Amino acid sequence: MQNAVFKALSHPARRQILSLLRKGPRLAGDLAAEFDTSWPTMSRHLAVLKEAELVTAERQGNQIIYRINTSVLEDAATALLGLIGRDDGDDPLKEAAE
Amino acid sequence: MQNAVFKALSHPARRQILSLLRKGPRLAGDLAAEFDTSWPTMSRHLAVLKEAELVTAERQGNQIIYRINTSVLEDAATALLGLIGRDDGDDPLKEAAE
DNA sequence: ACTTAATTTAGCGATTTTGCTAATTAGCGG
DNA sequence: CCGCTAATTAGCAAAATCGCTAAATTAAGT
Repeated sequence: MQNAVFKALSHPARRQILSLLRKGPRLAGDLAAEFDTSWPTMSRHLAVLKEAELVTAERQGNQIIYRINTSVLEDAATALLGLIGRDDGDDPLKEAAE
Repeated sequence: MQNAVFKALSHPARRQILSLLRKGPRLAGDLAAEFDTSWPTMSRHLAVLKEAELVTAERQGNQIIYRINTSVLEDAATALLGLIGRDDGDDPLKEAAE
């Protein structure tokens, strides 16, 4: 769901998580260590990101590896760029084409 | 503030407003008419977008014209794309370059 | 000044989000 | 099975968000 993606992106901590994940996969614990927030809080941010499919989680024995899912991020970026392109369909206010 | 932008984008109605505005400027009233929500609700969404500088408002006599601000949108899209590029700085989990 | 149309601000209740601590699950080693 | 570490889930309180109705604002017309 597109909405879940933008909602996930709306929290700075989650964007920062993605920023860290951009450099490569990371263990949940390592991730948590980088932030001031408590572990459970971090865990929930990760859950939100996972729900939005912005990251994937893979259990590896004792620990869990998180990876960024670039394709979803690309889709979001594309959606934003799609909002930019002038369409000139029906425009009740347009005065003149420049 | 970057955060305000992503927060503004996190609500579907606001993204839809931007989508309408993409085709050209629009009066607040016309905008409100396109949605099911009440006028004041729409007005608040517009205020959030304005706060994030995703739109500009210009009073024109009795009414107010809203315009999309593409540069802020571009910055947001760029920020997302920046989250994608692999950086390969320090990566404690990387196994092998493929 | 009075009215009317367009829009925003105030204020409220309902829902969601956030971040915490405490408790629980999951896998590993002895 | 027990204890240990990694991580999540439960449960709670504080804060933010959402959408509404009612009231206020702003500009124009008479």
